[in-house]
Amino acid sequence: VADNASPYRDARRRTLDEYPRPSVAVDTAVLTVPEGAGLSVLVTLPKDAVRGGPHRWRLPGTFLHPGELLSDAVLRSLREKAGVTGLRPRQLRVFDAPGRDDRGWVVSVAHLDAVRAESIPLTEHTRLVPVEALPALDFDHAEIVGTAVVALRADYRRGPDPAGLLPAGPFTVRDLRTLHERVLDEMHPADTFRRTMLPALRTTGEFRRGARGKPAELYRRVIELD
Amino acid sequence: VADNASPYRDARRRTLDEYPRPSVAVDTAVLTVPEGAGLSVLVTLPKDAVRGGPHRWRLPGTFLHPGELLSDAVLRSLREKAGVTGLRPRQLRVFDAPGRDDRGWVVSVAHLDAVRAESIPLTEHTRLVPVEALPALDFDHAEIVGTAVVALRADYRRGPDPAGLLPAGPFTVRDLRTLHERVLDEMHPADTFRRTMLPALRTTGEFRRGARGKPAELYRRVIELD
DNA sequence: GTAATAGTGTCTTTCAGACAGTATTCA
DNA sequence: TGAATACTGTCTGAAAGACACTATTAC
Repeated sequence: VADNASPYRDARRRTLDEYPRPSVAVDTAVLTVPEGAGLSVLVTLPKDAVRGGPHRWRLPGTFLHPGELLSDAVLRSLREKAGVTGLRPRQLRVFDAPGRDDRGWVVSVAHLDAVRAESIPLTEHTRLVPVEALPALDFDHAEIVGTAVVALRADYRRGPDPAGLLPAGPFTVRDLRTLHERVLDEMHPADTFRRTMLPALRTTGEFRRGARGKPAELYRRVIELD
Repeated sequence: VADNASPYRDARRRTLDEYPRPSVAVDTAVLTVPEGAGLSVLVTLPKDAVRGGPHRWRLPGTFLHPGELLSDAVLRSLREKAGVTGLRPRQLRVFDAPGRDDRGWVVSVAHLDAVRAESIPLTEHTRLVPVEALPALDFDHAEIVGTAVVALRADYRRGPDPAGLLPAGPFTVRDLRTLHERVLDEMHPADTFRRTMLPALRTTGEFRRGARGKPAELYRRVIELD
């Protein structure tokens, strides 16, 4: 607009345009805990993959569009490439090694989110693979998965199910402990786990019946997610 | 090269070029603890600043060059804009708010490093300002400083002088405690501080003499920096 | 009843903070 | 000698792990 024009502004704009620019991508490690498996990550096969071609599995990602927030680009890529919605991506770090993408100069802002496996519609082009037995992934995506796993596990050491991987509604302490054991890939003593988690939980007065043994009380988080 | 040509590769390269690209900048919060002041950050005035113009103080930064690592761009910007060398920048996160830079579409990868104040040559275009009394900074640089301060303080809660802000050579526990108190902006009881830090320190058998009171033993880190 | 699961009492260890005491120097 | 600083002994309280114990259900 006219009244913004000034010698300072023009000098700065000319400088900015001189620089070559990289493509900026977002790639997201969507972590989950499927029935009967440990911590797993969502990988996709590009839609244009050709049988026998050089394509390998990779994390869902896309290029950042003009005026778009990184977190919005993540949501867009997950919706379009994997049909997953309702996430809240968290930024991990930028992967910038030269040559990390053989298509050209691409830096990738890696993201992390976790979601219940039921929210991920599996198709011919999507798979959930255990993080302890990753297949070969495109680019540096295996390194991104490693960074994401460390970050998610650090969260799960701090409090009860911070990513909301439990089903909606109240849950027993055993539900919570089993989930944490699967995310962290380590066992926790039941009594200590209960005592460390209880301050962050509130009772509901309801119980889960029908199983063997003494009915377990159902709890909710003191601080609800979202 | 010819033998890399394939239908897959060509299809992918064409796709990449379709995307508009943002400028990618790096901006670095260089933190230090000057004599007689608390935690401070290095800010610069652009070299082309005009007296009375719209320029304000900002963090040293630059645009990423083709083929360059982000950490190398950081080192380059610090060398050229502030004459500081020998740093090891750490990535914080990407700042990507639309409109954060009125020159155009610029995302910035914020970095952090800490260095002794003696390593920063102060000129007409550089200043050290306390982080608790920041002047108005350009762009979203005040937010970057806030993120950097939180990250550095988290490091200083974990172990003895992780950034190497003490002078080279051995140091007393009091030297170390005073530094931590200035970085964290909070007092620490001398006995508890000593007991928590000692496992990460090793004795030298030497003592600092000449001051009042009982001479203090000089220590080194168990794990040297670098 | 028995097996299974939920939940508690309590002991030990560890660690941080508090506080008082001892040790060694300078003035 | 006294003041200042370095360092240590020891108590308390909080938290985690271990382990045994009680409580309540299905079968």
